[in-house]
Amino acid sequence: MEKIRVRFAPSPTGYIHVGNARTALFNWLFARKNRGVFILRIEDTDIERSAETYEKKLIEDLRWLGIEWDEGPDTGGARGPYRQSERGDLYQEQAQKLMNGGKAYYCFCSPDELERERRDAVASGRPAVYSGKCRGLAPEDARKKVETGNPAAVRLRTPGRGMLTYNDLIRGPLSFDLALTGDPVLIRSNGMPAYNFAVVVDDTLMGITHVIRGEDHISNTPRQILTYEALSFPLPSFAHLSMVMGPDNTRLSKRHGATAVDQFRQDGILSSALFNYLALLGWAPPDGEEVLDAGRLIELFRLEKVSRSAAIFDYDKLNWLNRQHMKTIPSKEAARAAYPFLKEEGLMPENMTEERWEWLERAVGVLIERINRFSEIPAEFELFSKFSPSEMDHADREDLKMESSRKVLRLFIEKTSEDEKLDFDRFSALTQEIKQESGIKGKDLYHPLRLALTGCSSGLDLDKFIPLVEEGASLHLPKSIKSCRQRIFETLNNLE
RNA sequence: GCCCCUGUCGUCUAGCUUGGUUGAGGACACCGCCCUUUCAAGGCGGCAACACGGGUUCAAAUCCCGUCGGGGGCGCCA
Repeated sequence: MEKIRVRFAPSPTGYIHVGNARTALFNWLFARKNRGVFILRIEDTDIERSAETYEKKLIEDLRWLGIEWDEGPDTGGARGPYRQSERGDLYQEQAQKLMNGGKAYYCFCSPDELERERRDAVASGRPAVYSGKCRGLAPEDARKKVETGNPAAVRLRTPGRGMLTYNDLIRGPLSFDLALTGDPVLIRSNGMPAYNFAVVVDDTLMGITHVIRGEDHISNTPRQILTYEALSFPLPSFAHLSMVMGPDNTRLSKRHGATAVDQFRQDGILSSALFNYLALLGWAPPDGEEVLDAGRLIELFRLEKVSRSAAIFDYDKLNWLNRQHMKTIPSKEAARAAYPFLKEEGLMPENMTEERWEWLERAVGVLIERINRFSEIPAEFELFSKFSPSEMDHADREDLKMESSRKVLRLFIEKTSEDEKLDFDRFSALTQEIKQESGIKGKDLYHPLRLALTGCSSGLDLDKFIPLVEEGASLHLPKSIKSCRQRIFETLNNLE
């Protein structure tokens, strides 16, 4: 059987949007699933909107997401070049072929003129289709006109009537009335190929067997099929993915919040989670398991099972998936992922010793189950780094002012010394002693301790909190962590 | 305006091809309970949908027609 070849062909006009990333992902999954080839092609024929920095960014974001291509602008390959801007000759050559065969013709209509025709058509209720005004021009006359410097586009001569049907891998048979498909521009008057022509030439020359792209290309497809036929190129299979929408059911855009892959990265979303989420947007595995890594996704993926209707991007579910993925990553990796966010906030130092890493690893390990994404870690980290009894909640403060509370805290101070480092066993022993001596137990015993230690009535389990604080205190972090004894001491003083 | 795609819980979806196994299943979110002397996590449970109207049929979420809703396209943008 012929080897499957698919491509992702973005135009480098900005940062990569999750909708496009999803298209890339489905292509990639399909390629890997079928042991085929995945190609990255840059569609930069619109000179005004393309920029080199965008291409670099695009490549970086795609790689971060975990999508690797077998052939592309930076990796090379046998069917290159992989930038449309470097393939000009190829388009000219194919266009010339069509001109020679009388299947294409020069069009001298100005954009203004065409725009006027279009408006008139819509106003009078007719379909907005190119009139075919220039298709009757004698080729010799047209050539002369071009040679004397008249700007001309090249258009494909289409039948203008009849029906065209093709079978979409996701949607089944799709039919179009060719009377509504005007003669498309192949080469623009500035010499650059038009999108609809460039894709056909590129996809054929690159040996693409399956064109998997967004639903917004459905109505381009008949035009492209006509072009394939005019060129006597074999037809690939087509599959059109539905769109990704925002919560208000309009096309996902900036005003919906984060939409660029890079924004999710900066927010501390794991690439494996975004990858997983995107795959689940419009596709579901057979047995309903949802937390999946790339390998499992490849195993289960089936293009025919992709949903036909548009899907709304659900930030809640992404967060949930991110939590699931955070749980599975090794603690070293979690610490590494959290570190930049903490450093940014001045909570971790530039230079990290072995000891600090080891501590961070444990700290992140307990904080990670309280957050959705790594950008939230500095706020949780305040449990350690921030301690100001004076800012305590009023009700909590009243609780501490009770005589029994004070007694607990005073006993704690009496029984510990400045230079002693507590571990949890020692802490437990201490609380037992306090209990014996004071007769205070249960909530009356633990609640004041928690308040005095954390400044807050809720938070980490004390058995996790205490050793981390005690060891963190000797780490000399930019924002120093206070020891348990110091915390209780300060709380007591602040009560007066 | 014209053409095309699409319509199952608030959201992502399973089921639809091959009508009865569906009192329509799962997941996120939400609510409740349990666990926990806190919070979160976790466990258990609950709320919640076949857009509407006609057919066909003994039987329709599943097949047909129409209406309505949503989306896309009609570019010398991609």
